[in-house]
Amino acid sequence: MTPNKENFIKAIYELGGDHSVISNKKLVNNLSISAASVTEMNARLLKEKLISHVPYRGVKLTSSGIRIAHQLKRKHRIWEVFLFEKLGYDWNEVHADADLLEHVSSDLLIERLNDFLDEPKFDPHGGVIPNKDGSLPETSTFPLTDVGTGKPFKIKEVDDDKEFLNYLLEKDIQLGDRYTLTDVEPFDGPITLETPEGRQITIGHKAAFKILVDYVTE
Amino acid sequence: MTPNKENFIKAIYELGGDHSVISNKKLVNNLSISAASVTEMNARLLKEKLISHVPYRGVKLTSSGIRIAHQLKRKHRIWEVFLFEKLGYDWNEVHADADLLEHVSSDLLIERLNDFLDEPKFDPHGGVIPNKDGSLPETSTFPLTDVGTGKPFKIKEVDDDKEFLNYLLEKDIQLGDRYTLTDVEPFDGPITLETPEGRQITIGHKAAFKILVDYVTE
DNA sequence: ATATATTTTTAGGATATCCTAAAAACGTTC
DNA sequence: GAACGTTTTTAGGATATCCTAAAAATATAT
Ligand SMILES: [Mn+2]
Ligand SMILES: [Mn+2]
Ligand SMILES: [Mn+2]
Ligand SMILES: [Mn+2]
Repeated sequence: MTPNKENFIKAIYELGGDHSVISNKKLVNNLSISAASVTEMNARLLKEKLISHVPYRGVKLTSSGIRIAHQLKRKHRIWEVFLFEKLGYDWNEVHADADLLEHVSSDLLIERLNDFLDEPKFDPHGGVIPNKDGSLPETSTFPLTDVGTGKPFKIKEVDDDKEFLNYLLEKDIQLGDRYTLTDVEPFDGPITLETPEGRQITIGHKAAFKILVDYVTE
Repeated sequence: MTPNKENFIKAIYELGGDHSVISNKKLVNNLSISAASVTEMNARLLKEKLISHVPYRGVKLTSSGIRIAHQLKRKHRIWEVFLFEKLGYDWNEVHADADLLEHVSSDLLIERLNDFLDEPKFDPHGGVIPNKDGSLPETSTFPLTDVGTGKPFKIKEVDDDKEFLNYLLEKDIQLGDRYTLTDVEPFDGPITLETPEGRQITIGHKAAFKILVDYVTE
């Protein structure tokens, strides 16, 4: 396994390759490499049985592939917690360094780090940290676009993208914030939230889809 | 710069390449790669002006090369402090992980880590941590083989080699220990130390050379 | 259904890193 | 200083990763 292959598997996973077939095109855009390089890497991962491949259609992770993706995500997210909590990184700064550290982290290192951080369950964006064995803890979040009007909900996880995180900072939307939905415009139109104090925030459909929430259960 | 090149420069440095010409043979042994690969890497580093090269003689670091070696050592040693102090690694466990982490450490990461660790001056083996600008703090240590009989001295630094560290553990020799020299056999023979409590320890000349000390000044 | 546009694959190269085996240079020993 | 042993370099390959350009397959639109 090389950093390259690991990043490729992670990209497939993040595009939904654990449950559906991902086109080369999507990987080309996501990884910013040539189409030829994607075809080539596909062949390599196929030989190692980490993906299945339907020619001219795309690739899907095998169970081994999914396990590797989860283990890599575990490393990535534990590092993010460390950078955020111990080294004082900002929300939107942690990703880049974690993306490098994840590939040079021995099992010993990750488990010691996990202990040192008191076994965190979520990364700084609310992403759940996979278990040591490569399984995923249960979560009950859903996209903000699926919220019903009236019921109060909490922000549980947001997309780990630097620009998007900056946008949320502008809008003053934070993990754990509590809102109710007051308006949804049709045809994937803007969504308006209201804080308990009555402040209103309007965001687009695409942005809302990058925010995962859960209903408040009291 | 790649991890490979960085390790090569570090190897040259550790063999004394900051002040003398290092033969290919030494690098072959140290890095466990073929002689052909050393010749090849020499050519690459020469082109980047990180080393000077005397054909059939060997290589020496330029000032740029030395600066890179020091900055890498800084990263390596700061990571070692972290692994040792915060993650509970043993003395002889820190090196392997630090050797990987050093190549994926942004300046931001290292400086934040340095702050988090309260700006340590030495790594867990007593190695001095180079300054941010690539310069070396002054130290006044010398090999145990050069100690005079009678004068008390302290263990300041030991060779960062797993087997050697295990040997020191067996002999119960630790950083900061205070001894006096009671016997030195001629022809690079064994050296005998005595603790303040009168316990005697005898070690060979080669091992003694891997231990740096300084006289106690009270 | 055919033309057009898009996507994927193949073909042919480039670079970094590694290797083994042979040739050349150097050092040592009598 | 010739012979032998050691070290370095050169020659020729291998693999991983990347690329561009052309060819093949698939999807879309009329
Ligand atoms: Mn991230
Ligand atoms: Mn990565
Ligand atoms: Mn070390
Ligand atoms: Mn290293």
